[in-house]
Amino acid sequence: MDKRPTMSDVARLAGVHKATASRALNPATSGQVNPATARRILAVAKQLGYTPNTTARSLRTSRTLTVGVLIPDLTNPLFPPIVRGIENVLFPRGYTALVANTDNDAEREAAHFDTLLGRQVDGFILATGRRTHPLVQSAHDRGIATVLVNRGTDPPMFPLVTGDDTAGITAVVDHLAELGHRRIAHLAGPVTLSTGHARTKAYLNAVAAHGIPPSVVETSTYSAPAGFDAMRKVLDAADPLPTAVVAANDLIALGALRAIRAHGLSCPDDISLTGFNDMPFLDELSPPLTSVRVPQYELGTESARLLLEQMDGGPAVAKTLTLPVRLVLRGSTAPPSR
Amino acid sequence: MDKRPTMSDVARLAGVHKATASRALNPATSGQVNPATARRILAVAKQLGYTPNTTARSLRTSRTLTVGVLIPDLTNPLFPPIVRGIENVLFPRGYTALVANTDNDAEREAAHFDTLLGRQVDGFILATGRRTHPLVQSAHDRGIATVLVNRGTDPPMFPLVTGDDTAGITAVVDHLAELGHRRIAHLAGPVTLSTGHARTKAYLNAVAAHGIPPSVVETSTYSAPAGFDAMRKVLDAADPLPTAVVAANDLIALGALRAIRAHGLSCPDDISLTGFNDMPFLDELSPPLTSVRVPQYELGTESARLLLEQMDGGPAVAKTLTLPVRLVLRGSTAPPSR
DNA sequence: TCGTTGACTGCAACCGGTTGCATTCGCGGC
DNA sequence: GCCGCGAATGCAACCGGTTGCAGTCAACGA
Repeated sequence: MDKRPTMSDVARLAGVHKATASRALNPATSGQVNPATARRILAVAKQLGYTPNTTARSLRTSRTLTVGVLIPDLTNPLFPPIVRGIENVLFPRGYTALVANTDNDAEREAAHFDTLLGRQVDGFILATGRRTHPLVQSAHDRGIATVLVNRGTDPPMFPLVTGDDTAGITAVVDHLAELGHRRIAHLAGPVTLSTGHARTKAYLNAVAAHGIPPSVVETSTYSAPAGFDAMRKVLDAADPLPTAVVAANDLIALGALRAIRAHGLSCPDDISLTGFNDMPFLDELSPPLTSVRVPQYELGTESARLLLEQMDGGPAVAKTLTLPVRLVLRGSTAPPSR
Repeated sequence: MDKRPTMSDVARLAGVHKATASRALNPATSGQVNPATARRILAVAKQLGYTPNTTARSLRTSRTLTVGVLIPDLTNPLFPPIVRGIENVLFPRGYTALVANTDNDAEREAAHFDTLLGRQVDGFILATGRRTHPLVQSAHDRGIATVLVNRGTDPPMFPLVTGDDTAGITAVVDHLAELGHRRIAHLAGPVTLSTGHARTKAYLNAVAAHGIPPSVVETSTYSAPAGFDAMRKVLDAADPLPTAVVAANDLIALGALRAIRAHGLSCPDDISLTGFNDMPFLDELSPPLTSVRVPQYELGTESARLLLEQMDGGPAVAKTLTLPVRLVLRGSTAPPSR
């Protein structure tokens, strides 16, 4: 009601100077004060329901115990697990995550970045996966601890945590080739995004290894409508049609599935289809979608851990941590019928 | 690199006192300074790349321009749209949301609440929908602006924004009754949660209106596994089996669907099934799930607006804002076969 | 006995802004 | 020509902690 008790209040009631109270209340310095005094101060604090004012502390220490997390879009099912992973590692260490959605828009991204800078975040986790060079450069110039998720930068400046896109796509193509497919198309993600680029490259290498001619259609965004459009292009143009389609992610695969049906074809009877990311509930689709499971939660926890290392004073080594992915076979892939 | 320039730096270079710089830089008080002086100060500020230190400002003004958002679990597809709605309203007003996941755990919830209090948030949006009475009471006692989403408290203390659960469930039951169903079971959400309670009550009223005997199995959580277990209970115990099942939300419906199949039955041929919330991709299920669309994004925007009202000094009127829902018919409901 | 040491505590500056009040100054009115 | 007034700016306290330094005091060794 009135106001929250301050440290001075506690000190006064305990009959000590506020400096002593400060030391007693801070576990790192409580060894400096007489145990009996400390006990008394703690008792008063508890009785008053005292909680320290983080703002004041931050002003003096210039550490806010906050980190900025930039992601494209929380409603994309890929990101919530990452965010939870981050939070679950940071919270026990006293950090709070400030999550901002960029919608893959450079302006929004810059606005959020500046806001977060103004809030004196101690570090950044950038999971936007887009050409974040200006931001990354800016973070680097200011010496702000930063970790990247999914996409690195060309002269590497900060640690990167990523799923093994190459291994995932290779496993998918191998699987399809083993089933007997010889015409395998790829619905690529936007090449402006790191994952789009990496997966396309992996696809090209993998089909080449099997002596299969490449066939790539790029989508405008990682979304179902974009997948629908791209798939329609394939269906309209290709002759003969591919017997299998490797989508760059699950949403694109969903859109492709709709297009396949709209074209009077069936999956997997006419065309096998694979996704990427293994987002929730793919099991329940008809047919259940074969996909590549990316350990999203672990991407979050590992990136948070790397960030903590840096904020604890470790150097910003631009190492890359690649987490293994796993091919999840389901009903959307089958041997070619013709 | 070195350090960020402070307001004193700006003032020194502009040849004024930092108080003048402060007034010039703050749009609300810039009228107090000579336009020419102000221009000069702004020029210096821009040249230096000055950005105000939010922490220092907050300490003095005791407003942090942050709000705490408590939700159960970000990976539940219900919440990301709500959070985005909140952010999209708050960000243009300069506010940043601190999102915390409680996992429906009282201890975690309290821990996050205290942390956020320590961070001096200016307000709370509580979307936990659980018995948050202690937190709500605490917020009320301290006079902190608060808005509830989904669940109110018994002596109403704060505004509440909610979807129209009653109308949604009623529409579902009406629809099933119209199709000719006379044995309609309900897989209820946990009664400890407001939505579970409200939807069960709505179900009971609705079936009574149709002269249909009620049949309720409560689930332990709003999850697919819990839905699976509950549905199995229904399948094992009920004789004759229900011809339609109203699940309290989509996840429960998904679990129920698995149980129905595991029992050798088919949906909707043997049993019609409905969900609630209309989470993404229900369209793609087999069969596509009939559900009730809740305007989640709008729940977020409206709650944020109500919170802004309070933080702008408005009274904390405990009004309830009920947003309309819409029944979305899909393939999982059909007339009973027998 | 006295100086030394170490444990404990107090003092006061400091972090970077904001803001009530005082001061200065120019100008118009009487 | 003097007074009063308002605009513009400076001064300094303040927000609530943290921390280097200094002071106090008792125990200990020589």
